[in-house]
Amino acid sequence: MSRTGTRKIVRLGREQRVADILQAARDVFCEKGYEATAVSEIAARLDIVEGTIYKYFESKRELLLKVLEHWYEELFGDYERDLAGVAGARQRLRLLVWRHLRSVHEYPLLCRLMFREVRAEQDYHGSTVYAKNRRYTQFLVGVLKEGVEAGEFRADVPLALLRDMIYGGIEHHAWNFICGRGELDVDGLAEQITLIVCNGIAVQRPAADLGRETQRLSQIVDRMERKLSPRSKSSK
Amino acid sequence: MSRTGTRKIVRLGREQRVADILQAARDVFCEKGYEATAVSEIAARLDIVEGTIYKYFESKRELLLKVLEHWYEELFGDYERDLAGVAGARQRLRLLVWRHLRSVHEYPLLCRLMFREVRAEQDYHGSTVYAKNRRYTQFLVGVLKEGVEAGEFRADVPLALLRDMIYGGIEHHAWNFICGRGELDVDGLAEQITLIVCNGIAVQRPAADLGRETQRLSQIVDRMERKLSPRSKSSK
DNA sequence: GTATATTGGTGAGTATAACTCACTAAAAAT
DNA sequence: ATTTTTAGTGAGTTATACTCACCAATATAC
Repeated sequence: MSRTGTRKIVRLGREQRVADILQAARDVFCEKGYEATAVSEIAARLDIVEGTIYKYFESKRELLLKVLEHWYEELFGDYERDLAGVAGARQRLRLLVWRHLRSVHEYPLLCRLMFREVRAEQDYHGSTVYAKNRRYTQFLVGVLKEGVEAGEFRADVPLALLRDMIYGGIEHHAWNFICGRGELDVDGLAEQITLIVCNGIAVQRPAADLGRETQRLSQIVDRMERKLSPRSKSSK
Repeated sequence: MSRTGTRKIVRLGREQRVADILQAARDVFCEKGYEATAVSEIAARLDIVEGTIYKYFESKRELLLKVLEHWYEELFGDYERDLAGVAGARQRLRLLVWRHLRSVHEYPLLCRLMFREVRAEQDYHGSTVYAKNRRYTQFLVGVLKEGVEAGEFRADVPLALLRDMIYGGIEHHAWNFICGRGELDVDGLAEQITLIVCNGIAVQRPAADLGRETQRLSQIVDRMERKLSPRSKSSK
């Protein structure tokens, strides 16, 4: 409450001030959402004036993008390390799905900003956040590609579409949780998504056809058996 | 250009005026996006004043929601009719995916409004557009359910997740097109999505094994049959 | 045909928030 | 001690969603 009366003006170095603004902005953006955030409130939390923020950031929007950039940097840390410990395309796929879900579970508010405010705007395409996000999703495409090369996955699947179905599906499914309604079953979902993606939902038709063939064979065998041993009345 | 000098004031009935405003709003929202649209511009196109719009709509946002509501009404028309002509869960699924993609292809700007401005906001949940959207996606869930009951689809798949992967996937994949970059291959995508959803991406190991075993059985039976009835040359 | 009620439409406001800029003062360089 | 650099200020400007007291065209009552 140092806004009353004469305030002590604190002068910080550029780096420190920028870091402080980013942190305060992240807090307020998460609490109120982008639109509902007033730049003046970010300033108030740091006990500075609105104009100071515009000394370091061109616009409210640039500030948002920088906040998200910093967050992405945090996320990348141990992706490669985690992946290195898991073998088999299917298991590696599940790990990535699981990690993504876990990030959503841990940072729903930042995800909301990313999905809602950043990714949907014109200026996203070509931004630094865009580049970082591509790098992030490339992990998944890489794993899928490995799977194809190893013969675990079909080669005729368009990987970009698959990527979109996974990330888009998670986003859609998690939206309620992100908006503060309901829970998010990270483990269960990771399992189910992996299952759907790998095995599909169709009852195995070829197997069913094989079933018919087996039936045909059984009937023939039965007929043959009856001919060979007319005394027995064996039937199914 | 009737904004200069003395204007002829045109008085319309409530219904007509509301319809006109909705149409003009739809145009401007599509052209400029929601944020960038000034209510005064919508008014200008109808040669009326801003306040008139607020006589019929409480806020800019309500206007947006009403615009989208009307659009949804247009879309519903022949969904049931189209579906009635197609049999088999898989084909019906593909039809719905295809129809959805076609809507995106035809109305990218309205989709953009729906995805970006409407669905992501707090007030969406519980709105009329929300209800209409649920009704829309229920077609898909219904088809999936039919497929499960008919034994075409596995029964252990969470349908809501599947629905989200399909709609979320399409949305993600179409986003570039929606933003005016690149094309959208409606037919190809419908085919591929149906394929992934139904068959997954894993190479069918179990089926292959059964196939080999059945083949072995077939050969034995054929050999035995030839021994029993040496005159006939029946074989597959 | 005139008076009255109803309602479509106006335009001058208000409020808020992003962004600007001329300026001040603290620190650093000379 | 003087000059230069730069962190920070606060009073603007602008844009736009939204309000409201009032006006006027049409329908209704007499």
